[in-house]
Amino acid sequence: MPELPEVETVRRTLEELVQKKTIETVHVDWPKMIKAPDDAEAFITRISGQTLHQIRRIGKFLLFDLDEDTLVSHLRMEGKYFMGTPGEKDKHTHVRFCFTDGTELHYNDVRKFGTMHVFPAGTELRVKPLNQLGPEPFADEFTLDYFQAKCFKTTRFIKAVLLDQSIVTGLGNIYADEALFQAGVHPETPACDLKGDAVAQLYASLIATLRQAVEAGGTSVRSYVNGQGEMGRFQQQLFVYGRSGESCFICDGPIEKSVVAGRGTHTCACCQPKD
DNA sequence: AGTATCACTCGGGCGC
DNA sequence: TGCGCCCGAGTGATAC
Repeated sequence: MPELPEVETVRRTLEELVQKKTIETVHVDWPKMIKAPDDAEAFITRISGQTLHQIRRIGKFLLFDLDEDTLVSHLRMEGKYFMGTPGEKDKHTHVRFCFTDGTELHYNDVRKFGTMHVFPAGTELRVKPLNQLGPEPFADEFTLDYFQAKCFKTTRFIKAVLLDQSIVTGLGNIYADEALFQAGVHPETPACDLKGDAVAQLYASLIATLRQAVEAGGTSVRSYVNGQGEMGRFQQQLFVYGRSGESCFICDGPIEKSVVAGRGTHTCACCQPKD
C-alpha cells in the first residue's frame, strides 16, 4: 500500500517519463474512479489536448500539473502507473492516457480503490480531498511543538493519531508501526498520556523512518512497484511490519500482531511496553 | 466538538 | 469447486 515514500518514488520515476508530453486522448474503462468532474466523459474532453508539466506530491496524493488543470490522483491500496504498450491492456488497467507522440501512460489498480479528480489549476488545495490534509512530515510547519500540541489535546490512541491525515499527512500502516517501534512507544498509548521525551522520540523516529524509506525507493509489500516497474528496498529494513511470529531484531522476543484503531498492528511487547 | 464505530468501495487470497 | 470472510485508505453517516 503506497504511503509517502512509495508515492514520492512514483512521482520521481514517473515525472521523467511523462514530462512535456501532450495528452491526445484518454480511455477510461472504470468510470467510477473519476470523482471530478462528475462524469468520465467530461474528464476526458477536459484534459485532452493539455501538456503535462510536472508531477507534485502532497501526502499520498500525486498532482499532475497540466496547462489549465491539475489532475489529483490517489493510489489507495494497489494503484500503479507505468508506460504501457499502446493498445495493450490487462483487466486491471482502468485509465490510459494516450500522448501525441504515440506513447501511453497506464493506470492499473487491482482493487479499484484509487481515485482521480481534475480541478482548475491553483484551486485544488481549497477543495476536497486536499483541503483537509495536515502538514507534510518534512515541512517546516510540522514542528515538534505542533506535534506535541496535537498529541496533548486528544485521548485517542497514538496509532490513530499517526494515521489521521489531518494531523500529519503521508503516514500509513507500515510507517506508523515502524515509527512506534523505533520510538519504543506502544500503539495503544493515549496520545495525551505520552511523556514529553516520548513525543520527541516519536517525532524524530517518524521523520527518520520516512526519510530512510524515501532513500530506499519505498517498501514493496503486496504489489508495489515504482513508475518504472522496480521494487523498493525498504522492506529489508522493516523491524515489525509483516514480521508477526518472527523474532525482534533488538531483543529476540516475538513480534505480535493485534488490531489497533481498526488496523492490523505489529509490535514487540518488550521494546514497546504498554506503560 | 471530539470520539468511536460502522458501512462502503473491491477482489485476491484464504479457510473450510 | 465454491462459499463466506478478511484486508485496508479514505469518506461519510450515525450515535453518544
